[in-house]
Amino acid sequence: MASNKGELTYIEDDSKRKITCKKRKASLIKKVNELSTLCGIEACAIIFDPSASQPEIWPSHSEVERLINKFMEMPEMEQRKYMYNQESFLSKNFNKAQDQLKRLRDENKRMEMEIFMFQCLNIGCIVNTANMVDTNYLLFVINQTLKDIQWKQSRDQRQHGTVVAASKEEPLNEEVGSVDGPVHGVEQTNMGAMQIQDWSSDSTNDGGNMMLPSGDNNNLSNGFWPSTPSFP
Amino acid sequence: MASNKGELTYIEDDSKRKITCKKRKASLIKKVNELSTLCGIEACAIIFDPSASQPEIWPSHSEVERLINKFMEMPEMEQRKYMYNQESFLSKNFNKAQDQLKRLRDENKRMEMEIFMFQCLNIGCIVNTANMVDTNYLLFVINQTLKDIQWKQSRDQRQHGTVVAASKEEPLNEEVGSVDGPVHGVEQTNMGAMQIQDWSSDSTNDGGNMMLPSGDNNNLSNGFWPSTPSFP
DNA sequence: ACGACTATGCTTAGAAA
DNA sequence: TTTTCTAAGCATAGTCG
Repeated sequence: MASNKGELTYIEDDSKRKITCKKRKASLIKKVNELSTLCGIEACAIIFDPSASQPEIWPSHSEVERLINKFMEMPEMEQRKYMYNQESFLSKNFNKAQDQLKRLRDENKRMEMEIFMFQCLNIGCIVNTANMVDTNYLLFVINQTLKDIQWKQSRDQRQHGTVVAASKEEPLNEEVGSVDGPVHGVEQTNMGAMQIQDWSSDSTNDGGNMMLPSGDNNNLSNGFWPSTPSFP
Repeated sequence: MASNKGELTYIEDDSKRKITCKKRKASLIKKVNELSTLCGIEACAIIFDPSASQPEIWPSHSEVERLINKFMEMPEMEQRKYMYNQESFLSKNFNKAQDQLKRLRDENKRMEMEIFMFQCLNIGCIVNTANMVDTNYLLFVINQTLKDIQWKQSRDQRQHGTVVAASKEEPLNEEVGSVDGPVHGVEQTNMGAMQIQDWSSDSTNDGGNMMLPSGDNNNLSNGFWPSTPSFP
């Protein structure tokens, strides 16, 4: 009985196929889990079941996204390179376009991260960070933002001789998209201080902390946050 | 013996782990293949083996990319929604940011597609389109580009009373990034007419042709292509 | 490092509840 | 529909060349 007795073709019978599908999906994911833990391998799976509205993913949506990013950046259009003739008269334009695509991807990533941070502010803390998002990059963005705030603070001090701190009554700047929009200093959220949990025990980021700037402020539980981060 | 006798922990011994890894990776991919064929399911796997430079993927790089695109569009930040409190004072900004991220993603996709088209122009035809890229979207972009060309042609006709056709001696506009740069009409590539193969037999695009504009020109083997597509 | 072999037990198709 | 059970087949850790 077990497995498919030699045959390996599409199962026509609907209910049979559904049952088989369910069983096999479960055991497949189990296998992925085993491989991952036994061999210390990063792996993910995406399974599109037509009968299910959502695709089945493993181990989690965010981890899948993280691995997808890793995957997308790694082979850097491997299958395209062989199509691309270096001698082509299009090479110059093509290289430019590729560079621009890279910038677009980076921008995209940054934006995803900023939105994620927005939600953290909304909730008040980051939970289960290790599995939620590229933690190194998140910290990098956070540090960048903090530096930006510090710079703007000192600039305001130079200009007005005092730190401009927005009260929670001050209306938020609604122009999310403007890079050059005014930033009203720093606001302490009333929804709880921002915290990063389980950061030190995170060992999934194989790149070490190379992405972390040599900044002096890695303790981020100070609750400071820009009231209007700029989304260019 | 078989499998791990109860234990499910990281295998410390290097050679043992490597062997186990190799065997399990193979059978895992076999399982994915079985699930895919038996149940007619779209599935892909990405396995990052630290000892291998390239990640192991199934069934192919391009198919993985296709499913990734499908995945990225489908759940539309599902795990984020539950974190997001509609009543939040950030809701307005947050919605804007989300919209902008969506636009950024679309833009990203369009750019990937345009680069893909560039390569098609370079090679002269699209091979194996069904598995290379979101064919519906590709056709959509192609049609958009064609319409743009037609509009610019008629504009030039209105302005100069004649169609400006670039000869292949005319130097290409190197400013890829400019949206407003001059477009020198239409050029028939000397590298072979653009062709789409196996389009009619493609049944993997479950969305039907809803993305296709009701354009009147779906026959795209006319060899026309913009000499300078604009990459904004 | 790699392939072949093997005993063990995990997986699974089908049936029955 | 889902759960449970079971026989048969597969996967696989370990071993040997």
